[in-house]
Amino acid sequence: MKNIEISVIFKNIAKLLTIKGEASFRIKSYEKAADIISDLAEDVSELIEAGKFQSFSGIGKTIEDKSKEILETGTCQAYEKLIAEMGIEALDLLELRGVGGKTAGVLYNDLGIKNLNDLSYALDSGKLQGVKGIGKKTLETISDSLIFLKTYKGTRILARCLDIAKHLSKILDNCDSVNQYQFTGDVRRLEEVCRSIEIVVECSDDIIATKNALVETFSTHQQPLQTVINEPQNYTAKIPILEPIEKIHLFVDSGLPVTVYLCSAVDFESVLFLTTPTPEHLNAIPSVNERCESKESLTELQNKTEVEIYDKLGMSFIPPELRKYPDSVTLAIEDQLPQLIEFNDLRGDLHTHTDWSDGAHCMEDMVEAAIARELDYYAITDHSVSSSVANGLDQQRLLKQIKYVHQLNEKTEGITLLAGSEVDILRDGSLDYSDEILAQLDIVVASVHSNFTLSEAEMTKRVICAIENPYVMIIGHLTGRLLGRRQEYPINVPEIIHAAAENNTILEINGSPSRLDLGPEYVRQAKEAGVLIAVNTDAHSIPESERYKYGVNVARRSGLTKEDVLNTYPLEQLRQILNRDIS
DNA sequence: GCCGTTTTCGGCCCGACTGTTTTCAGTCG
Repeated sequence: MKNIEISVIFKNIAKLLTIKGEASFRIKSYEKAADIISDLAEDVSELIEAGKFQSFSGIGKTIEDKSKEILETGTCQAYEKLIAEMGIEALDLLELRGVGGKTAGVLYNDLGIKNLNDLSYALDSGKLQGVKGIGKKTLETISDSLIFLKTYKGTRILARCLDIAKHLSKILDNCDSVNQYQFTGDVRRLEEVCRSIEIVVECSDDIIATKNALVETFSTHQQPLQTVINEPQNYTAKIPILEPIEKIHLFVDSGLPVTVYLCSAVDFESVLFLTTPTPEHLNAIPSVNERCESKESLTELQNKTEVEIYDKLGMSFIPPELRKYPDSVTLAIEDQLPQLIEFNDLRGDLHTHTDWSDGAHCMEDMVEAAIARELDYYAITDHSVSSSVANGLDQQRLLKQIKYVHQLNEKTEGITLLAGSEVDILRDGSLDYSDEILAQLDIVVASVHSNFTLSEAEMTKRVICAIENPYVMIIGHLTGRLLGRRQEYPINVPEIIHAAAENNTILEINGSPSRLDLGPEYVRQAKEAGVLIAVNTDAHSIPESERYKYGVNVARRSGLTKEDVLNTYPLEQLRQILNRDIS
């Protein structure tokens, strides 16, 4: 049980209590505890054991007791009772744009709307018209948001899927007749949002016996992750050729579908080969295409590794991340696939926060984590004054911080610290700081944090105005999306990419697993336009320094090489690239 | 629910801004 899972339970308790209309301070306490726990650098279990957990202000006896219970049983009774009473789906109401605690309470308590289906029905039947506090515009917002949430219903962000994958791995590791296994499909392609988890399992002898053993384990295992065996009536495999392969279907994590393919050693890698790509990609492989449409066995692929399969098909090996679109097939046939960027190609992080603004840890601790990552350079980019919620720095504090960064840099061995800022792009496209101040910064990341409801034309003009500011080096999380929760705001990305190319402005891949903004579709366009990309963590705490992995995943899925990414360059070269003519 | 004690319970409340609604709920990191 990891901190993040305990944190989620407390967050959900807070949400359910909010909808119920419980006392606000009790709710706040759960929210605060959830925030503290998710930012901890140490495991809750270790802190409890050492008697240090309650030394954090906001963690009391009740939270410690419940945390212990969660660590032991995977959940706590108070939470289970709330779920039994209100239904876990009530939580979805709070995910809607335009719906906060009060409105969710009105929907749930006064109108009997318990989940998104009820809400959908209420919207269609006009039940929400004339409800006090919900006007025409709010109804529109809720309605749009409902459509968006339904599109993502049943999906999970990659970070969550990788956690689930770890749980499932423990179960498979303990099954004697499993020789080896590998995650495939969406998870192997490292999709930002996964629709399902798929696993290929190589069985040691009797496939049916292994299947029965695994079904038994999935039904009775003691892991904190609940699994429910599902036997679909009319299941058809994504591609007919996989029909004869034995499968187990189950649900995890309250509704995420899992498919386990069970095969013998001779078929292991060919099943992996067939299940990793999207159907669109697989269909583009000429010699495989026809056979996948039939149920005949693909015997010529048996007993081969994936590399050998690609070789036999007359093409170079395609990394799993590139098996989404068909175009990589052509490149592989021509032996023209890009040499994808690797994790350790990154030499620095150009977007990070500290407790000077809304980060959880002090600058020294964040820098220490960067040194542990063996980075060559590290930019401190706390929020600017307009992000008052995030304790953004006014000009005076920024000047003080610049000095502090320089001093810390003097004292610190093995890494170069860069003084920076994540500057708000204001409504009219201007920035929070004067040019005089911006000129003193090594790194200027400019981001939109407010006024998300402008028209596409206004928003595009706003960001282009920032791009044209000669002091702006990087545009942070360009589209403002939160995966599965908030749509991108309206903005013309191709126009932005064009402006970035004209002004030598860098676009960011933000490594926050709930953002991963820009996504591969846009990054590919940016690369084509010759725009450099920065892969940043936007870390607000030490654990979040690990987010670079997600950022690199997106870069790889976008077909980026080391040369396409700004922060793979040595510091001197980075300075040259950023040191544009400023008159 | 947590904290800090006047040690048995009262006070706690991100906050500036937007925008819909008509006084306040929702939003942002």
